[in-house]
Amino acid sequence: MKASVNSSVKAADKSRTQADRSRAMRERLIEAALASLIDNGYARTTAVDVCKRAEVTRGALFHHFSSLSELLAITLSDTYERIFLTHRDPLDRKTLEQWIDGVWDKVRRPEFKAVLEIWLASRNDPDNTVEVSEAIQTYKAIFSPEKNENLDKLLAEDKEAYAFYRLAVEAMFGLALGRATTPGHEPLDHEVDVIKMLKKFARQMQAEK
Amino acid sequence: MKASVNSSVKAADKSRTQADRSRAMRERLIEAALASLIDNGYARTTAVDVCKRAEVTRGALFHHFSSLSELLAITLSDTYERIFLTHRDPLDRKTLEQWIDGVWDKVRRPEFKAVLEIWLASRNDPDNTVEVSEAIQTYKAIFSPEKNENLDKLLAEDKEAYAFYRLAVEAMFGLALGRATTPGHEPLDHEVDVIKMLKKFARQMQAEK
DNA sequence: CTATTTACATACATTTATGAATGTATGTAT
DNA sequence: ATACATACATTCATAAATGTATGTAAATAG
Repeated sequence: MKASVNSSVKAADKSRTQADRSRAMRERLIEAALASLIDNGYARTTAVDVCKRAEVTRGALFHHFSSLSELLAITLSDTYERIFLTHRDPLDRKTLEQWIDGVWDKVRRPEFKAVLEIWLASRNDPDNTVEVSEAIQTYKAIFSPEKNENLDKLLAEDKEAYAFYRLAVEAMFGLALGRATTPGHEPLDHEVDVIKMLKKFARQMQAEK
Repeated sequence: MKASVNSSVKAADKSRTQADRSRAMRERLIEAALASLIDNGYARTTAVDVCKRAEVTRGALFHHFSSLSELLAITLSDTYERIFLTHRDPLDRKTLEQWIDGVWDKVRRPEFKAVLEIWLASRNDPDNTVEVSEAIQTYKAIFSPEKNENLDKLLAEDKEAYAFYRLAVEAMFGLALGRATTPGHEPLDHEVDVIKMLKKFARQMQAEK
C-alpha cells in the first residue's frame, strides 16, 4: 500500500489509474484547445498557448497527440459531437420552423466560432487540413439536406422549400460570423428580428403547400 | 542628359520620377497583399510571402510601410474603395430588390474573402487590429442602414423591411463565407437559388406596403 | 558636376513556434 | 519487490517570421 503523498505537479490528482489520467489529460487539452480557438482564433492557437491554458507542458500534448493539428482535428470532432449529438435534439424536427430553431440553437453557441475558425483556416492551410478535413465534411453535412434523411424527407420534391432552407442556414451562418467578429462575441442587435422573420417565412412557406 | 541605360533590378522601369516609383511600388505591394489574403488567408499572409509575390525584397515593404499590419490595413481600405466607390453603382438603389443585387454584386467578389479574413483576424489579433479597426468600421457601416442615407430612407419606419434587409445581408455574408471555405472559391450550387428567393421575398415585401 | 535625399537590397539580431530527444516519476504486471 | 510501461517535464535543435541596421544605385537640389 503505497500512499504516494507528494504529487510534484498538482495536488489535485491523487493516485489514479493510468487510463483515468490519460482520459482526463486528453479532455483538459481538448477543452483548452477549444477555448483557445474561441478567443484566440485558429492562427493564434499554438501548442504553447493551449498548454498554458491546460496548465501542463507541451510534453503532455505531444505525448497524447502527434501534433497540434491532430489535437485540433480531434477537438473539432469532439465539439461536433458535443453540439450535435450529446446535446438534446438530434436534429429530427418536423417542420421548417422547427428546423430553423434547431439549427440556430447550435449555430448561436460560442463553440461554433471554433468551427468557423477551422473552416476558414483549413481552406488556407492545406497541410494541416488533411487531418481536419474529415471532421469538416461531417460538420457541413449536418446542414445539407442531402445528408440528412429527416430533412430530406421534408424538403423532397419541393424546390422552393429546399431553397428556403438553404437561405435560412446561410443567414444563420452570417449571424454567427457577425458574432464571431464582434468583441466579446455579443449577440448582434438584429439577431432576434432576423430569426423571427426567418420563422415567419418558414410558416408562410409551409402554409402554401 | 544621362540615359541611365542599365537598370540593375528590372529593365521595366526606365528612368522615372521618384514619386512615380513610390506610387508604383506601393500599388504592387498592395496588390500582392490582397492576392495573398485571398488565397493564403490572413494567417499565412506574411511579409515574406507578399514580397515574393511582388518580386521585391522586404526592404521595399518596410521602406514604404512601417509594418506588415499597416500594409494590410491600407490594403483593406484600398480594397474597400475599389469595390464600393471606384466600382460602378455607389449603392444608391431604389428598391429592396435592387439593394440585394447591389450588395450581392459586391459580396460575391473574390476580394470580399480578404475582407472576411481581416474581419475574423482582427477580432483575434488585437495588437494588429488597432491599425485595421478603422477600415473595418467603414466596411461594416456600408451594410448598415443607419449609416446610409438612401437605404435609411427606404427602410425608415418599416420595421419589417428593416429586418428583412438585415436578413438578406446576413444570408449573402453566409454565401460569401461558404465560397471562402470552398477550394478554388467556386460558387456554391445553391447560390443562385438563394439569391433568387431573396429577391422574390423582397418583391413580396414591397408589394405589401 | 557635386551633395544630398530617396528607393530599395542585403545582412543581422531577435523572437516564437515546432518537434524530437532525453530524463523522471508514477502506475502496473509478475 | 523487481521490471517494465506509461505519463509527463525539460532541454535542445531547427525553422520561419519580424524588425533594424547598413550598403548602394538612382533621382533631385544646389
